[in-house]
Amino acid sequence: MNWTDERVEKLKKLWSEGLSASQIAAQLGGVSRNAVIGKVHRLNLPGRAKAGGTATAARTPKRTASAPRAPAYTSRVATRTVARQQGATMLKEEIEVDAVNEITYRPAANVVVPISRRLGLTELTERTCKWPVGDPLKDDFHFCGNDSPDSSPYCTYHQRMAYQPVHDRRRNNG
DNA sequence: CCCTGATTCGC
DNA sequence: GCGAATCAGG
Repeated sequence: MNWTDERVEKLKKLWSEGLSASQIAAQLGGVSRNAVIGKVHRLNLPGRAKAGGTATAARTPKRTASAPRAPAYTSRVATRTVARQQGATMLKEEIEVDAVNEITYRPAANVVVPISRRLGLTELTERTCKWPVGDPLKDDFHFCGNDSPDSSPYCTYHQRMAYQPVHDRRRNNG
């Protein structure tokens, strides 16, 4: 896949929105996360200051094949302790809050739904539960997102539901 | 082991 | 310019 103007534009947009390279790669399709990161650098887009993933300042390359190279970044110096978290970390915070609310405000729920990570489409990976929750036509639709063992499509909880006859799960959906 | 981004260098 | 391999870290 080549970098058309369209794809580059989308890359810029998603990157600025704080999506991770792998998420962007997934959304663009046909490229690896490395490709995305490489492109980001080539475009001179701002890296991730220090939040979320890592980006622990300029790492000292051990790999010196030819010439010792000048530091690629002059800036990146502004080490400001931003409170704003990104990516997985930010998501985690939301999850915990939601989980608490769920348990606290729904004590009467018949069969308690396991804690859901409330993941959106872009957050699903090969090992997250892909059990859909809610009405796909409404905007609160999401996926369970819990860890699923052995790269199976559902977590252990939803795995059971998936193979039960519809009339057995009754309306305990989700 | 899962993930994150950063860098190098052969292509 | 591209991106796999590799590195460094959470």
